[in-house]
Amino acid sequence: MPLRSDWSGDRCPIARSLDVVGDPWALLVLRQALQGARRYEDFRRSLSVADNVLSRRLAHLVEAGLLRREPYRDGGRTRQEYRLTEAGAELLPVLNALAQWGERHRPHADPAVHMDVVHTACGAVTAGPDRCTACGAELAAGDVTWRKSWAGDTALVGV
Amino acid sequence: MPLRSDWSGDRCPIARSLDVVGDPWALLVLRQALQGARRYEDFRRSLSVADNVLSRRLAHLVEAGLLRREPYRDGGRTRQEYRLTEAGAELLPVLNALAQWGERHRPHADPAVHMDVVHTACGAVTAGPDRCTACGAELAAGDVTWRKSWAGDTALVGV
DNA sequence: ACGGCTGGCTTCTCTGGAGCAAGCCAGATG
DNA sequence: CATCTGGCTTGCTCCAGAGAAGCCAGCCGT
Repeated sequence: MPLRSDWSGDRCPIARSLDVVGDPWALLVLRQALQGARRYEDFRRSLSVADNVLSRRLAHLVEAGLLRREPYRDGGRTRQEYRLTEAGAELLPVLNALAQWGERHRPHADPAVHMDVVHTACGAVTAGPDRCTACGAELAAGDVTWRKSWAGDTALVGV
Repeated sequence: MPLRSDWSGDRCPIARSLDVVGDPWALLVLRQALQGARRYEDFRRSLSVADNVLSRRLAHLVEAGLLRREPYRDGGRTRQEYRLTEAGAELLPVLNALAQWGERHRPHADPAVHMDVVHTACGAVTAGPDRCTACGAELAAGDVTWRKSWAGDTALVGV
């Protein structure tokens, strides 16, 4: 009797996806990874997440193939950083769709607070999660900027 | 010290969305609602979900405005059914994106098991979550059919 | 050389939701 | 009158999240 259901073998692809990313922390970690977070501390600080939760989440996402561990040199030591895999980066449409839905249906208390999905090449705000509604180009992680009214724009990083 | 973080006031719209739907059961309930489930028993049977979990989820989704309770006559009794609101139906791009990602990155053990997102009007399989990649039409819930290799197609219902 | 700092974790306690099973209530049905 | 059915609620156990503390390795200032 597991704590949580296992949908990894479900016939519905939505259920199989949710088995991996049907958890707020998983998607928030991926959101940060798309915005350039790589190191444990990057994630911890930007997400205010408890350490045990973060290390478990990272391990799960690595095991699921959405992130990959890469060693890097920190002075005399070898540490690990977490980079998006292609599978991880291709969750961008899911995150964009959530962002666009949230902007529309869960507005912030302060009406000046917004985040737009911008197609970097043409500079237009797009309402489509995977394709620019202005110029029609397909949107991969490297082509998108999240424009935030409360902070600098963030150009997303691909694999 | 809540059990789970509260992102309802977060500046990032992704976090605000996840505050409502960042939970596998919430999205699975909405998936069933799009496929026509309305009554408690519909959800319970199709999701194999525990009763306490289902009743709490339904109550949360009603409170969040993604579902709405409507009375209906069942013989001599008045019962409640759960219908999608516009906000709930507009999560379709999120579910489509998850379905398309799952088809690509979490294939079923049996390679014959697939689910495609079909634009009902033109009959084409679309790779876009919110817009038909074949004819370019925007996809609302009433325009989409989920074609399942293991069962009949399901035409989704709008509000 | 020694104490403190930093990054990346692991371990501890506490609490409440998930999974499961059982119970409950009202109307229909036999 | 008894059973069935739909729509829940209640009780149990167990584990994941929240939060705080601890730990280890290397650099850093004195």
